[in-house]
Amino acid sequence: MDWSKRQKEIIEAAISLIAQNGIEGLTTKALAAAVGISEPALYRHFSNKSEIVQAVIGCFDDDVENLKNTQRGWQFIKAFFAHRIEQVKTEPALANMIYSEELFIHNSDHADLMKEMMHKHRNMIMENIVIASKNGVIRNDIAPEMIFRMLAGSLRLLIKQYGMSGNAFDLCSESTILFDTWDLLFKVK
Amino acid sequence: MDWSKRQKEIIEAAISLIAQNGIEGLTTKALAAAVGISEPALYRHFSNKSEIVQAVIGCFDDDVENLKNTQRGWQFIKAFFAHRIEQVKTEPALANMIYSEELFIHNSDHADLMKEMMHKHRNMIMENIVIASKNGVIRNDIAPEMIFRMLAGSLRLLIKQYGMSGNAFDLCSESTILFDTWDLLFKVK
Amino acid sequence: MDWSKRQKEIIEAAISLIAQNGIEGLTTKALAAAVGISEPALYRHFSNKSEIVQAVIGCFDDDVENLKNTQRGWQFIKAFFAHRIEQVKTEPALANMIYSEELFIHNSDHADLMKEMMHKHRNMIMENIVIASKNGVIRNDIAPEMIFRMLAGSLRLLIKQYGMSGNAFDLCSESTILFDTWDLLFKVK
Amino acid sequence: MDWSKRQKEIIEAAISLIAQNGIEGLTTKALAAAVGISEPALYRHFSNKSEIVQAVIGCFDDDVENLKNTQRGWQFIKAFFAHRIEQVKTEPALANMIYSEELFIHNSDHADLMKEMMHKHRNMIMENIVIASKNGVIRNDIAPEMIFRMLAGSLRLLIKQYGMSGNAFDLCSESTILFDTWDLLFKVK
DNA sequence: GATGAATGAGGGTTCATTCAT
DNA sequence: TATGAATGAACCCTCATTCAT
Repeated sequence: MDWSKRQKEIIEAAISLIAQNGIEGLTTKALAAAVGISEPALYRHFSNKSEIVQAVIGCFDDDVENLKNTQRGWQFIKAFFAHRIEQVKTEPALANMIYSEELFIHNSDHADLMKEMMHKHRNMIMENIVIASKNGVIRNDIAPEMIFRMLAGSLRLLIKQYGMSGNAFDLCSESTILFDTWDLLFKVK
Repeated sequence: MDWSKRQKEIIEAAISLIAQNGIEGLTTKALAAAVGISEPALYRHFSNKSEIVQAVIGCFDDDVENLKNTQRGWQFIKAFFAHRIEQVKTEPALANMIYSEELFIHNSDHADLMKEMMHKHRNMIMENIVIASKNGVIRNDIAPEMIFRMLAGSLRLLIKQYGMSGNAFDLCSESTILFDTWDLLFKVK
Repeated sequence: MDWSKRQKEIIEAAISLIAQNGIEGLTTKALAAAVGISEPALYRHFSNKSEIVQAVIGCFDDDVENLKNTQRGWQFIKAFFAHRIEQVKTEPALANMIYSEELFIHNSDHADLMKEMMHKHRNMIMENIVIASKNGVIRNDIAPEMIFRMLAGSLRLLIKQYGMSGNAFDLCSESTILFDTWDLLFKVK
Repeated sequence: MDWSKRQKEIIEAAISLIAQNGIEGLTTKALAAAVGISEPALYRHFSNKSEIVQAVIGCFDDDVENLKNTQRGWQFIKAFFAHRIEQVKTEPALANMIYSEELFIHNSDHADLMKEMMHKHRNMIMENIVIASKNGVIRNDIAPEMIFRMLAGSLRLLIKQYGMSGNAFDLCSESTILFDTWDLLFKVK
């Protein structure tokens, strides 16, 4: 999606508000105030609030296509998750929502978009787990689905801890250790 | 906490509503309708909505003390997580909120309660990881924190998938496989 | 329909507001102020504004059933229109809306109700024109549809003039003269 | 009034919008969209919305002066109403507003204009009823005011029925029959 | 001429909560 | 114990209009 400058401002402000106060904190009033414009002005740039939320959700998908085209197997997996860490470091507010499907899932306008994206990402990772397994890079005595849950689950929890701690620890070093742990557990020596 | 019959009804209805419609779906109107009483009647049983939400959060802590007193080490860990699975199977609505801290964390009345409980549970598990490690039951070449993230993270994701899929798969068998995977990865042969 | 006391108050206030300021004048704010309650209080008595408007429309149908059961032919027709005059005299605000289908017809929620009622009344009158014609009470050399248009049209215009003049003339005597004119034109001597 | 090409476009679009959606449907947004220009552009051609509405009202007066100069008595009356039928046939949207004073009467900017025009037309017709009566063309045992109500009322109702039916019948033939009925009822043989 | 961006005022509606009964 | 009625605050959104470009 190509967003105008104002639209980007609005999306960023929306992410901030959701991160700070949850989806309930994303009111048009608060959003307008955060951007520094009036409420009606928001409607020049998005036709309704739902569109704004969907733009926010769309952010989680940024740049994933690039990764897909440049990496395969175990490397892709590490790169994919490293990209998540990168996103959170760049925009710490994301830590509080990037894996918080509940925030969006109860609105049918957003649920499908969210689920679709989750499935897409899961499939991308699963495919590359199978590739890495077939190539002998990682062990093949564990079902790909389970490996997926161990990898994605641990990264999700790390990011959630980072968010809930108020970004109180060094996400970079912790993620490096986590990735090393993955190598230790899954890579064939 | 000892809740009256009506209070229990209200708490259960609240869990149902949150599970179905998110925290935004928990309105006094909807709650009163779900219980089959009038809105003001809710205030006979709880002094405000916040108290109801806190009672809901308290549910996640049920029975944990029992476990603590009867199991240690790797066994405790398996039992702890097996209990979570049991809870979700008994009350599937929980799957949509048990690991959804975002739903509550943005309200300062609830955040502390939620964080306190998360820390308590994390500490219990970490202690037992250390014990299992020292006893030679599980490998000791991985930091306990990382093991915690792998275990808790993968279980969280499993339960979230179960909730988001609309309880579409057999949680029991999937969790059994997950636990076996944990054994395979962490237990010393 | 059985309306509560408050509901009746609201309906009357709504009629007043529409009569004075048109359908655009019927805002929840103005209505609440007119009744002397807050805006949300309106929603205890009607589930939305549309329901209020429909209740207003329903007023035009009041007592028509009674007439139907007690009169036939030319007598029914005179009684029907006399009843209209009576309604307007009792509630002069009605003069500004009773024949103002445009006020309601553009909202699909109301249009069907309005059209249905118009058809019902038209059919009742047409039936009785046919009866009066067959009984030899009124002339039979004019199509009933045309007689209907002359009668209903002239009465409508009289009431509209009464409303637009600010109730400036004696509706009673004017309507008596109109009815006499009808007798003169249509009755068989 | 002499309107520019763009102004005429705007007036026509306004009539269309009012006919379709009532006076509430005439918003600057909808109007601009219908004309295919931006909202601010409207203000190049009219200084505000009220001016547009007044231009619309002015349309109902078109060509009446011509009639006045070429016809007298019963002929004028028939010609006047035939002209109304002609207008509606040419621009069916008019059927939904030409006799819908309520749409405009509640705005003091427009009410006077509307009332003035109604009186002017009423006086023109009344004068010619008197003429026709004095000339012995129509009966003189009915007050001119009443004849006016019968004539204008029935024509108004015919046009309203035409509009409300969605232009579902042949207005031409129905109006011919109505005019014949008038002859039958009022003309001296 | 025309427009993109903006706005104060106001629209209908829902919220958690209170109070008299 | 329970409820019908009420409310201030806030919700999302649209209105006619302005102004710099």
